[in-house]
Amino acid sequence: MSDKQTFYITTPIYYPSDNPHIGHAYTTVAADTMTRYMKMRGFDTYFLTGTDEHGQKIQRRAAEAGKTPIEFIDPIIANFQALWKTLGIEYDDFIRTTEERHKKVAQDLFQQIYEQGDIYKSEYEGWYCTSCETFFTELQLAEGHTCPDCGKPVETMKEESYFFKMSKYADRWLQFITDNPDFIRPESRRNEMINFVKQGLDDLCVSRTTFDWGIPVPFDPKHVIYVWFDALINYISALKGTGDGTLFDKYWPADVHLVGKDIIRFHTIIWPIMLMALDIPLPKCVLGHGWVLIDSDKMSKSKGNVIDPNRLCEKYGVEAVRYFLMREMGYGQDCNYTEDLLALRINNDLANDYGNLLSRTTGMIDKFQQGIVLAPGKGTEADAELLALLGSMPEKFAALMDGMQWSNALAELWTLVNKANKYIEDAAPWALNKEGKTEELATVLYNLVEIIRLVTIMVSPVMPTIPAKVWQQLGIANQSELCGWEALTWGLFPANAKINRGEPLFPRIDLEAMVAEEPKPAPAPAAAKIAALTPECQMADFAKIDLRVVKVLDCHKVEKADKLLQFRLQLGEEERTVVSGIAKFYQPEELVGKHLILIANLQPAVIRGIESNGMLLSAEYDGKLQLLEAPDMPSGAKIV
RNA sequence: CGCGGAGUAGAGCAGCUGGCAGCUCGUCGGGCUCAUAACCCGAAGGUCGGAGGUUCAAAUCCUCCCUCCGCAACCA
Repeated sequence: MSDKQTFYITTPIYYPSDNPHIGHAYTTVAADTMTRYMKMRGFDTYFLTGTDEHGQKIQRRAAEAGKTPIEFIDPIIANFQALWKTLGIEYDDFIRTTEERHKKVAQDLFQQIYEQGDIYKSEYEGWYCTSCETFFTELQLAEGHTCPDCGKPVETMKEESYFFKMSKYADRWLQFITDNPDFIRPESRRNEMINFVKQGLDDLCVSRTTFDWGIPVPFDPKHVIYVWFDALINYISALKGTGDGTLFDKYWPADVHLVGKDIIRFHTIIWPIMLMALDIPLPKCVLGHGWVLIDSDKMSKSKGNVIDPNRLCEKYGVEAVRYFLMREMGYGQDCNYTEDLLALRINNDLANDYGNLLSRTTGMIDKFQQGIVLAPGKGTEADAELLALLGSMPEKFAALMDGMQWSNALAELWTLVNKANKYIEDAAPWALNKEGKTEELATVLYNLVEIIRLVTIMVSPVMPTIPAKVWQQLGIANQSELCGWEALTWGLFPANAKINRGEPLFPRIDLEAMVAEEPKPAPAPAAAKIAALTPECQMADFAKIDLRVVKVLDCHKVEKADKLLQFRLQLGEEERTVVSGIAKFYQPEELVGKHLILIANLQPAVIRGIESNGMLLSAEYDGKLQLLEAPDMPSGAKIV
């Protein structure tokens, strides 16, 4: 048994309803980089990723494709795994929630919480979006009974369900967050979550009966476990359900759950409370990172701007793609992707600065010293200054990496690369050579080799295949004692080593040629923008709805609500108050006097404390909205 | 006055435990010749969102305001 300190890191388990994109790639590369770094620092690491395979959405997608869920997802999961291989991801385990080892643990834990009374049976009625796997109250729905998040139609559902007593743990959660200020990172997310919980937690509905693609509730098999409840358990089931279960004792609690900002709530509220209920120690940190935006826009299938990482790796190389992702994404922030930005990073940072540093250094050693790295002399003041920076770099770099500030760590490291390039200019080895100052020349070239060696060690977690190429060129291949974290000291490079100058590490990209061949992302098909048709209904159904022309007597914004307008309407002799969520589209004053169409016999609803008697008709398309008018008909006229 | 984050050179960002306003890219001029048309130096370009205040000194601390973003609320 090793007595090394352990480091357990996870990515979310990805939902295989579609193929992996660059956002998945970012999270997974980050986890891989962190794992390699911690391993280099001497930790006993464990890196888990996988797929979350249950839920109504996958069941439905599979049915549409005429396949069973497993037939549907297997090829997609193969694509995930193939991409991780391409990207050089070295995970220790890949868990699928359809595996027996996961199901068993998930069921055991569900049972345990039930037996201690924190899961109870009740009834749930509400509107459900299958796409988002989320229930909404009637009031939460968007116009036309659509999902407020994704805009797709929702379905009504009434279920006998099991509920998890989240509310019971709210105070304990707040105490935990107070005691562990680094649990949720970055801090802005932490504040957000605290704020959310302080407004009160509802019990969570954790079972479904309306479909069966999930893990059965052990004591009531007509229910399946809610997918999120099921999915979060993977972080534990992958350890407990494997081999003799000792992995759990060794690696739990997790050191880092790496997640996108969209699923922070599940990981920082629901998951910790599940663990509290189970009396299992909580993970040490949940890091919510930003999104990879495509040309400053959110990536989505309907926008047709999804980036396939495979294509980028093929075109620019895996190492460059990894470097770009880790360098461009600031701590907790979104980053922007365009092909130009990627190419600029490659040309500037990798080709011009780092790759070219190796190239010019080996070039001079070849030309001035017949390919031999000679022992350094005593050195000048400029040398000392450079070596001071070199000496302080590992500590600075480590501090940033430990804090998972990968972009800043790389930026810091590159100050050394830039300093080295300037050092060459100042020292002018070609002049030293001409003047026959062989000792000074040997010192400069030796220092450069050492800088390259140390930078290469530090950059290896991000670009793991680069070091071997550099060691080959420097003539120290297979000398592992020179290539690890403990070798980050100036002066270890063996004098009189023979170098092997080779091909450029990172070829420059011809930006102009690139522009010419770049295919523009296909625009989304127009048909996709039209909302799905509601199922057929009877004439009798339509006849129940009484539509009338109404005149707007008065209209103003509802206070403390940015979407709401309050109307006073004339319907024949009668006056009505109606609230409508169209403040984003109309100024109140421009509507006064208009003749609009109202659903006049709709059951009243209270919105923001105002009773609304009816609903104004409007048409919606592509983010725009227009009220229907009947300018020449009097108030009270019936629509037939 | 719901909570939080942000507003700094043409673009993207750092600085924000108060002490001459910085980095990368881009633009312009120069240098070098070891190197991947690379590298190095210099210049132009900012009233650090606005207005007050504290201080010998404010991008940095305090107050108010404006704008953008996230979360919440809201969507008959």
